[in-house]
Amino acid sequence: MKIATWNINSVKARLPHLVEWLQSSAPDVVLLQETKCLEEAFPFEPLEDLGYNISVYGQKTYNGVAILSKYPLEDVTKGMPSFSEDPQARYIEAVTNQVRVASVYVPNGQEVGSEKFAYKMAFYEALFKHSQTLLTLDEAIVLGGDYNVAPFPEDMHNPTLSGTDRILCSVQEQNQLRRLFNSGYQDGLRLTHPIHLEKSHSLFTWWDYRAGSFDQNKGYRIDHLLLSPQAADRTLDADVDTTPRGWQRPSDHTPVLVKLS
DNA sequence: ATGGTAGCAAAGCTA
Repeated sequence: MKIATWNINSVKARLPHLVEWLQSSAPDVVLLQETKCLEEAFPFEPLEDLGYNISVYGQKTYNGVAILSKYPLEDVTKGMPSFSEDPQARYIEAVTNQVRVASVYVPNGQEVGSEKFAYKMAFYEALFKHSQTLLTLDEAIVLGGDYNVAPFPEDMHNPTLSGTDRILCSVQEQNQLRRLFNSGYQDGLRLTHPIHLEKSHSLFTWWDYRAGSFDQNKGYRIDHLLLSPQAADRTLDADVDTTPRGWQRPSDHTPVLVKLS
């Protein structure tokens, strides 16, 4: 069972890439972020034609998350129960083929100490609370998404930023994401790509559009797949697919995948 | 501190 997460930066602008990638990679489940449209504007048909069932939690212009699955989507939840006051569409959860999956779009935070940063921290507090409730279910769970945090120095092209006050790299943000890892969720990619085995091959998932970041591989690993123990036990493989980032008019993020037995 | 790019939507905001 192949499960992917991908921030596509507008499902309408990226529909050709999404279709191309679904056909070439044939994932069973895809967790999308930044769909950037209302549910009624979501391009259901071309994706359903490829055999996917779809659940969408959208809003106009910003954010928006969705789940595509070759299996039926059951028990769909839109918005985090622990953050019900959130007006932004950043979380959707469902059960599919007996795996509980969620598509998570953590706020960017803009700048450490800003109002948007406080919102990011509040989102992480709510996510931690909800993630702990989910652990008590003793299920295979995959929480995939754009976490907007590079958790360790190895996850940045410039590791001197780690633990500074730079957005995506700050101590506060790293502590929030590491807390999820330390509470029982495994970092899916690191199960098959432990840091001590990484050499020249980087596992970045996001490169800024500006200043030729991708060509120089000046990226960050900020998209993650968090696995419950029951999901981690079934992990056969995990990887980043950098191919779509090299296409014409790409998303600034690229897909991350896990394969479960 | 600024500017570099992209998407949405129609000027500026978000990233």
